[in-house]
Amino acid sequence: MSTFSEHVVTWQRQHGRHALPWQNTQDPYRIWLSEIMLQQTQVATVIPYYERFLDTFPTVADLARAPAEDVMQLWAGLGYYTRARNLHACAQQVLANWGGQFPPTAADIETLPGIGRSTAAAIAAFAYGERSPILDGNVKRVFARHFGIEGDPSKRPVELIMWGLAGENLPVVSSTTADDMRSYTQGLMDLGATVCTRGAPDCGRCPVRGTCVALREARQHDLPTPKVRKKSPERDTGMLVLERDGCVLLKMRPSPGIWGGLWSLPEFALASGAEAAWRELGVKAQEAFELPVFSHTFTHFKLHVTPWHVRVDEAAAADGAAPGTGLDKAEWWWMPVARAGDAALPAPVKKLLAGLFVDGGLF
DNA sequence: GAACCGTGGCG
DNA sequence: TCGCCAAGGTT
Repeated sequence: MSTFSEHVVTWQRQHGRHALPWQNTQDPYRIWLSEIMLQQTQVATVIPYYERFLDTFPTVADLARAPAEDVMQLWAGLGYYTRARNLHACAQQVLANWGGQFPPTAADIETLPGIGRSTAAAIAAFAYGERSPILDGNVKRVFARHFGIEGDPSKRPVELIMWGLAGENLPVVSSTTADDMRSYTQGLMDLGATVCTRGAPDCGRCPVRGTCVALREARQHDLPTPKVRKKSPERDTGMLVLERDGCVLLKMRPSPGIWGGLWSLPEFALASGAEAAWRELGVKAQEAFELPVFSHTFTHFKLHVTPWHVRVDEAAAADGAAPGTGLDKAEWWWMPVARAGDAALPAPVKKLLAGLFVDGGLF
């Protein structure tokens, strides 16, 4: 009679994923980078970001010494920008406090910024073969079904039960190798990602179907218990696309906050109007167009944006009242339109500018 | 404990 | 179009 973990380990070696860019390495830096990028983010989305990141910052020291702006630029579009700031801070701590080597245990890894219990365990398992349990979205779904756990897994009591299961079902101490821990940890993730999926679990291919409560009771589609969602609020805002001499005015977003650390378009309250907004910036408009409203859905609210495209009067700029001259260099940037593709901009803003300046054309 | 933090893919 | 949510962590 094989245990849960033995089935998972054997299955992973035969049927799991083995060719992802962050596999087949035991370099903690590469593993850590992948784990941070993969937080709440799907594999296919991460891959190109991961490759670009490693090309630019091959080692943790390269990342630690890089300007924050470069890190944000490479992260732009991936979302959850606190991850990027923590990533940078973490690299600097590894250099300053750990001699450039990642800490040797999950407990020590967890003291670093942006790394919680599950991510620390995953890094320690993949890099060192440490026997430490993970509990991510995939594992919660597998456990909820296999052990028949009721209740929203994001709620504390249910999560505690699952952490208990995660610890109890690790490969046994006496006969577990470092490589068993790598295969087991990867196997849990692979199981959730490729077999025990949310919509269409493929129970016929599951290595632990023989002991699965949900399968036995035909409750695969009732577990895990879905979380009750409040309907998200909606907000409206205006954005200015101020264009002067092939450049667009951007403002640094405060962090923490939505899009913190990214460059975005200046916003204004729709109630006060667009004209008041550009006047406040010391700008005289030559032409101004209201553009179609576009919407962007975040996890917890929906944003409706009314953009205004404003061409700034060059004459006004020449007579000493140049727009933007009184603006703080750290917070404001006249960005050449051609750089919109590369700069650290939120995805919807990048999309708006791309549509506005097709082929670098102005208006 | 609950709110907050992005984006893209999917049915 | 719309709701759901994916290798979670921080405040």
